[in-house]
Amino acid sequence: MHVLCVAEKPSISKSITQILSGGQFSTRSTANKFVKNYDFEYYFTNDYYTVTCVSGHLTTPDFFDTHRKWNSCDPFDLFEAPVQATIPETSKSIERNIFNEAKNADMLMIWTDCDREGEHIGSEIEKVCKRAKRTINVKRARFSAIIAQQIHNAAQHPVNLDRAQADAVEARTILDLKVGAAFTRMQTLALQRQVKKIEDEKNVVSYGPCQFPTLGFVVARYKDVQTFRPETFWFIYLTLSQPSSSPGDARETRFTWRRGHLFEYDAALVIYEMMITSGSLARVAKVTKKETKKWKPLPLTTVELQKAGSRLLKLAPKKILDIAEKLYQQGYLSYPRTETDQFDPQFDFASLIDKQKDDPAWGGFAVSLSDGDFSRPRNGKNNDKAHPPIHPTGHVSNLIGDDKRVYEFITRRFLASCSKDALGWQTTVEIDYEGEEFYATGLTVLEKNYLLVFPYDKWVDNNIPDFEKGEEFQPSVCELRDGQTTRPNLLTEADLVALMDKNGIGTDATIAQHIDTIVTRNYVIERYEGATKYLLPSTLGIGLVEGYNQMGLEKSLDKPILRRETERRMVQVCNGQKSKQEMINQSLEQYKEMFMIAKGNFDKVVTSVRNYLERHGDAEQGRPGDGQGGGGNNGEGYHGSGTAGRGGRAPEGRSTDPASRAAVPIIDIIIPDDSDDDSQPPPRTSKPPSARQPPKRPTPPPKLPASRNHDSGQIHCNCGPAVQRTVVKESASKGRLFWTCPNKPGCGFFKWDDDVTELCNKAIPAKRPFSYRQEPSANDSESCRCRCNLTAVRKTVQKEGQNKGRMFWICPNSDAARCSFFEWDDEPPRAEPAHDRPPAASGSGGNKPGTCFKCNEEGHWANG
DNA sequence: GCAAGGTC
Repeated sequence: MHVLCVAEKPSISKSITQILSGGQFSTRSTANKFVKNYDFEYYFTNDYYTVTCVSGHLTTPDFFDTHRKWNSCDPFDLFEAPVQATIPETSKSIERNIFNEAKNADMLMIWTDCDREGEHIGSEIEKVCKRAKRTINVKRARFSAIIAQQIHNAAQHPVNLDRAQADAVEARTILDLKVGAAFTRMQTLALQRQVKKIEDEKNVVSYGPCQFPTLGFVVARYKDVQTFRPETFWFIYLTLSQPSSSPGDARETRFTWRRGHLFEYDAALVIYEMMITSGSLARVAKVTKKETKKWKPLPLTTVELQKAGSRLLKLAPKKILDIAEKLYQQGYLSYPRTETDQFDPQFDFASLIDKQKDDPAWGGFAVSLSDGDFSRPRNGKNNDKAHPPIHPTGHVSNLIGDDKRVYEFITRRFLASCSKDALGWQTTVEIDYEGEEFYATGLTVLEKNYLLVFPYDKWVDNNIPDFEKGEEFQPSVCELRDGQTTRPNLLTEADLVALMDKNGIGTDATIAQHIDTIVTRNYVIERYEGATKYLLPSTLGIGLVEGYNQMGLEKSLDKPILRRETERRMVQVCNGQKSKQEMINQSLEQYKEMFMIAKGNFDKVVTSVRNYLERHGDAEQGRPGDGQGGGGNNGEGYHGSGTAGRGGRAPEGRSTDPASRAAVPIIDIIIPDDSDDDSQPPPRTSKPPSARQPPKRPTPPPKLPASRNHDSGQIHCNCGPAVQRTVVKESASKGRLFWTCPNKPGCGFFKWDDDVTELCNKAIPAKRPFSYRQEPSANDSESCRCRCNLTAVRKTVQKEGQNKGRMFWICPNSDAARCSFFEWDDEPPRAEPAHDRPPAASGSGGNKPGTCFKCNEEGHWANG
């Protein structure tokens, strides 16, 4: 029998050929320079194999000529316009190749990635091959890693294509095209007609279900920055100065107040006065000394490369990916699009480390790893079963510029991940002063280990003197000091990548593209403050988002919820709960309704955009010298250490935008400005008040709703009101505020302050409380449904363990009748892999309970 | 002149 195998990409076709052929194969080139056809005899079945590939999707949906031209129809007609899958010119050679190969084959075996898109690509391949040979037998090989045992198993036990998954993707592609085209044409044509600065027909004002929420994140943060009003807080500053070894020098230990700081002056003053009037001494309550570690970095995924690279190398995520792609093509890096942060057990570290031995900068470190310092990289939680984490595959020394920096980062990260965690010695001294707790933490770095090769991480000594339990002393300084909350930062690209990732906007391969899109569309401007790049919405970007928000649409176009509903409907199609056509119809109805409202109220967008473009249009030119653009918080954040108050005021002069896009008139920007902030209390003195003298109380700021008190309520733990504290430990979170239980031992409550703020602002969902699911409602056709097609119920993990307190959705039936449906509340809904799905799952939705369909690494769920 | 998703 002649079997034609078609993989999703060239690298996979080559790998499976090497495994199945045992290295004995012949190669034919094709009209596409990346695609090769490999021929061999498969020893185990005595079949003749040809292995080739496509390069991702073969087709892209498009309108017919009747609707393709912008002025050919009313944009609304696009929702009902017929759409056909077309093969773009660039894919024609690939199509011809599999068409010709299929003519001679008895069986088509599809080897695409095992995900929804892979299933859809499989169906595209099937169509071409069936045109070539109607009777060809179509099968699908299922594999999750390129390792010999799995590949042989897949070849010998092929299954059928999963039509439901392919249908879900097809529905999504059609919807994306229709919705994107309809909204883009409508808003572009209307704005070109009515706003002078946009009248040039080259100005496309695009709408896309991913790009708009991406813009929404940038605008929401900008608004947070703009509406921020600082609040004054009070804290007790306590130090002890001791003679040091060098004469005339004093060694100062700063103790942090366990309460962090208080926003009520009276309360702080009462506590402070009690302390200073008692005349008693501070007593050392506890000294803890323990070994501590700074963990080496995880193996590198695409999203992590973009986040870390943008933060550390100050390069745009798209640029980083482009460079990594180029270095991959040149053979210096592994495949740069991967979700995997764990190396295979058989991964050959030694030879890769060897290749770095001659590098003048990190060669010595590579040698030391080979000489015994090697330690297997940590395992992350992600594995796309297709590609290893990003790592250098060869050494190169002649790179320059950004290419060099990206290669260096990836290589150092790889070597660091193969090294040992850094080791330190941490001392914590807790003192009691009139019933108030203070503490100081010291760190001595014992072994730098991975830090030697990874300068991007900082971990430095912070020595404090020796203290003994029970020791008493008179503090050198004990003052009531004030500080002010500082405004949040504008988004960095790294923040945005993380937000998109968390909200399921785009995929690892497309996130960077979406960010690039909103920049090239002039919705967002990249703005540097120092070396850090912040994302600032343009007047056009804000105008659009605000205009749409004024329409009172139930589901705003600039929020992730619509995309999430599309995602949920796709899952329902995959589960057989919905047909492709039902999904398309439901989504189209929803978008058509929104379109009519948007069109009917478009004057709001026009007015808003016009206002921003014309009223603020010259803002930057009109107000030079305000360098507040980045909104850079200098890292002191809320700590209020008594030095200059608001963080991040850049040196005088305008920040320059190296992206020369700033020349385009419609992208003027409004710089977050606090000059008209009349509610702000007087600036606090830069000099601390003298010791033991309470500062003169500044004018209290007006009460602002939901600013600090988070929805006018205190944050509560299980025991009552929680307290706010600051991370003092040397770590990535140093200086960050959090809320915790005030009792010792308490209930263990913990929440980051910025998560709480985000949750309250509803602009950026926080990690855990954020739900991807809809609560059941009267009209709950979109609610989370289990496999019995019942509305799922949300429960909370009670069992002790890392998931305790986490919420999940399951079938509402009682134990015996409960089906195997399970989804985490804080993770996007996902289609169940076909191989794990019980046969009854397809069809009308009926499903016998008791089949465990999901391998769950946490082991939290096993039904039946 | 529209989208988002693959991949080179």
